[in-house]
Amino acid sequence: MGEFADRTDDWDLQAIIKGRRSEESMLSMVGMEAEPSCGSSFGFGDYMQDTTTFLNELEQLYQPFLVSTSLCVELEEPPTEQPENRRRPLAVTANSKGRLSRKSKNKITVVHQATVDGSVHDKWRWRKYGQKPIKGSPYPRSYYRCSSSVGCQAKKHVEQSCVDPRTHIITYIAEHSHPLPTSRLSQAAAKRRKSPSSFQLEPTAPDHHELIVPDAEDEHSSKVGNEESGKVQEEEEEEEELAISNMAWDDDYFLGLEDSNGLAMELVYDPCSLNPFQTYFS
DNA sequence: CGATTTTGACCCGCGC
DNA sequence: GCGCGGGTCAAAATCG
Repeated sequence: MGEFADRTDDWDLQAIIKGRRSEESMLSMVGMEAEPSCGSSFGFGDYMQDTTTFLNELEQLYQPFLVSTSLCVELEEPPTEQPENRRRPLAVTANSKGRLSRKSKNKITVVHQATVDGSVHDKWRWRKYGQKPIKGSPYPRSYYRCSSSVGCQAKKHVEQSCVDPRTHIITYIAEHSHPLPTSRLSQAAAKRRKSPSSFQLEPTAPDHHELIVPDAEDEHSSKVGNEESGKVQEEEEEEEELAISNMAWDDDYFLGLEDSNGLAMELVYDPCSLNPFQTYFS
């Protein structure tokens, strides 16, 4: 199967937790109005308090999984041998026109939500090949394809959420037909790119632990100046990337989450683009 | 100079 | 059949 599970690089679930919804979007997601016209025993304040508590609990609960979690997966052609009692990944539905695609079959779509501040990254090299304004959304959608390998079918679409402009909806389509580029290559590619000025997403990621785990980042910083440790770290990073790139994309991953925590996933849609942008566990 | 981004044109599926 | 809108192409521009 694919290799997307590793590509999430922590930031997606963290984005769920840390890029918490604005009150309006939270309300819209549960079909509530900002100011209920009639008195309710369970008001907005109660809801927000419950939600905050819930997210805090969720953050703690899923801390161990922040390394590799995906929000949503669509198997356009579901696995043929899937036990009936297995929960399949929730599908990404099409837009309002039911037109998620002209996509060919046997492709995987993975949707992420990511924060703007440097978290819109992954370790693949992407080349932008188009940008289109999307009806109903004030923000354009950017189209990227993998430039790491000729013939690689992997693509991704990046779109800023109109509900929460701090976040981006990233849709991965198809899987890479090659291993993950090494850190040095990625960094070289990243150096070649211009720095983002306006709304420009940087497709190449720094090492994921620098993005996500503050402790790991501190540890990494403390090694600066220690050449030997640096080399060891670099080798470890490359080994880790290789291991990650070899991980199989398997809904057993989600099954594992369910098994260990008894939680299921739920999909929420961006009201502007109708793209799924948030997954909750309930 | 090669890789990448930008951007207008074109293609194609879908709804009416 | 036509128009709309998302997705892709490709030439020009830009960047390091």
